[in-house]
Amino acid sequence: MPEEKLSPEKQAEGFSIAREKQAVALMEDYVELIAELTDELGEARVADIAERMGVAQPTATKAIARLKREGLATSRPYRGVFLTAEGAQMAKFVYERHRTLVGVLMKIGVSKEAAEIDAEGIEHFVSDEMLAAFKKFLSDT
Amino acid sequence: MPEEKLSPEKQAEGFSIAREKQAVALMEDYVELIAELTDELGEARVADIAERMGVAQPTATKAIARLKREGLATSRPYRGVFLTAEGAQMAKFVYERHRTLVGVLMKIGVSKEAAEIDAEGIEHFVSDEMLAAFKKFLSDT
DNA sequence: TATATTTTATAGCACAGGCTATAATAAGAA
DNA sequence: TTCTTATTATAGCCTGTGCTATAAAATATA
Repeated sequence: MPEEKLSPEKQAEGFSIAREKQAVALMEDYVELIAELTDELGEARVADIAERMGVAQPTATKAIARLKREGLATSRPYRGVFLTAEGAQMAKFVYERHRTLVGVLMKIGVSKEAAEIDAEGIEHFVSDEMLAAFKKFLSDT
Repeated sequence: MPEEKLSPEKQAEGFSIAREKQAVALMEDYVELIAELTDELGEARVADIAERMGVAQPTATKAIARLKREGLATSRPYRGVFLTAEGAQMAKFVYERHRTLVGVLMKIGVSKEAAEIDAEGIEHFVSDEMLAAFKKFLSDT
C-alpha cells in the first residue's frame, strides 16, 4: 500500500510550516521554563533560566529580549523575568500539550523518562488535529 | 499526580539533545527528498530539490554543499545529486521511521493527511526507545 | 559605608539557513 | 555550429542562536 505522493506544492508547504514552527519552538521552551521557575522559586532569574536551558547566560538574556519584543514577557534591568498575560496563556497551553504527549507516549510503552525528553522535542510540531486525537485517545483508554 | 521534576542538569541535557537533533533534521529532510526524487525521476536535480523543499535554489545548493561536506551525497558541477551509501542508509532509516509514525498516528485517530504532515515535523526528534515502542504498538495491534 | 561578590548586560565573533541578484555553464533550437 | 534558454554556482546580505570576554549594576559582607 504505497502512500500516494503529495504534490510538490503541498510538500513544500509542509516543510515551510515545519520551518515556521521551529521559529516559535524556542520561544515556547523559554516561556514554559519561566512559568516553571516562577512556580517553583517565586521568580525567574536569568541565571536560572540559562542553567535549565543549558545555554550560556548571554544566550538566555538575548532570548528574553526577544520574548519581550514579542510581548510574551517583561523585565527590568537586573530583575527577574515575568510573563505577560499572553505569555502565561502560552505557557499553560504548552504545559498541557506536554502532559498530553507524555501521557500518550507512556500509554504506548515509552518509559516516563524517555517520554519526557521525547515530548520536549516533538511537542512544538504537533498540529491541533493530532493534539485533539491524542487527548481523545487518553480519555478513551 | 504531579510529575516529579527533572534536575536542572537533566532538563538542560534534554534541551541540548533537542538542539542537536534540530541540526540534523534538515539534512535528513534533504536526504529523504533526494532519495524520493531519484526514485521518481531517475535523478535529483537542484531545481527540483529546491521546489519541493519550498526554498530558493541557492538555498538548496548550499544545503547540498553541506551534505557533500558530511559525506552524505555527491555531485559534480551542473549535474544531479546522488546519495552516498551512508546517505542512502539514512534515507532508508528516515523513510521507515516516517512510515512508522504515520501508522501510529493514524491508529490513534489522526487523518492520513494530517498524520503525514505531523510526522514530517516530529520525526526528527524521536528517540530510539520511542521508535521501538511505536513499532511494537503497530505490530501488536 | 566601603568593599567584595554575584548577577545581569553588552560587545563582538561564528555558523547555519534563508533571501535576491548576477555570473557561468550546459542543453536545446535555429 | 552558433545562439538562445534553462539550469546551477557564486556573491553578498539578513536574521537567529550559540559562544567568550568584559563591563556594569545590584546584593551581600566586612
